[in-house]
Amino acid sequence: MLDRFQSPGYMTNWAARLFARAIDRRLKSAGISSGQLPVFFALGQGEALTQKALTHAAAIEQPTMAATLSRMERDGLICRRPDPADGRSALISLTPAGLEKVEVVRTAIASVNAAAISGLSPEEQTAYLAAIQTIVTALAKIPDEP
Amino acid sequence: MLDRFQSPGYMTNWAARLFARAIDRRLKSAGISSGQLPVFFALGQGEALTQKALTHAAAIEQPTMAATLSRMERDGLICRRPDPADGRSALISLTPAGLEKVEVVRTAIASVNAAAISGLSPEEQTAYLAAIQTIVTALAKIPDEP
DNA sequence: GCTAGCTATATAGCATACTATGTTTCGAGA
DNA sequence: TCTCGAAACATAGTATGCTATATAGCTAGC
Repeated sequence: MLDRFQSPGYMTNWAARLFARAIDRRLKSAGISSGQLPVFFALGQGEALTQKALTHAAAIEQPTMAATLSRMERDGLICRRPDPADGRSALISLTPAGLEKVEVVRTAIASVNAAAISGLSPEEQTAYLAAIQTIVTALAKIPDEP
Repeated sequence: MLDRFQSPGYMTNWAARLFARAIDRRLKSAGISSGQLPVFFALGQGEALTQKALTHAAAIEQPTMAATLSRMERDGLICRRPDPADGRSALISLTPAGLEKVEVVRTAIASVNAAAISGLSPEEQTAYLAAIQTIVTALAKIPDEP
């Protein structure tokens, strides 16, 4: 019988949910949620990027990013201006209100990450990051059929 | 500037999405999706459990399990019968059609897990599981505020 | 310079996850 | 026994993620 604690897939999913929950609870009062983090990181220096570039930076699918950006626009965190170089695109950047929250976001991420790995030695922390990078690479490559 | 590849939270979320996507693609033809895996594991030997027990086994919140069970009932994978010991509960078990799929589910999980960790040495695989268990434990303990 | 195909984004529909809250039943103590 | 709080489940609302598909603009080749 398979033990869920020994299943990399199950444990990774569990850890990811706990990470997201910790971030959401910390940033709820700021009106920010976990799915928005990649956008804050990509635009945190005042950059203006297309939706495609943001989608690539977050490693999610395009409709997911479109929905996240819609919510962030609704909440006044980002604004879009037409891309002069391409009529299909808009250049997306944080609003002043969004930029004001970058530090809070960074602090929350650092705090949650630090708490998460606090039980690991420095060597174990490095090994964990290396292992999960290897896993991501492997999973990105496998075909749909066994 | 923070590098997303060095953020345990980001990488864990990414890996979890890739795990789920790999499972969903393999099991789509069987009419099964990743959120149902814990139910299959808990009931795969013909057990009959309450929703509360399933919620605990999957480590998710109660309304999430309720929705998953609704979909599985709709799809003919599980059935509920009144719990003789408690009028508030039902005992949930896999239908014959659900039990028939247990092997397919097990195979898919084993295949995805094996592919995911194929780039790690046996020692690294063990270390990864130990590390992520430590991380889950740490994240389950942290309070909402830093 | 026209068209045919490609690219960027939008939209629809669904699954999985959360919080907050309502409803029903159980159980313990007055 | 009766009530009141707790427990089990249901429901509502929202966010994040996916696939599939539509639409609009760009671009290469003729």
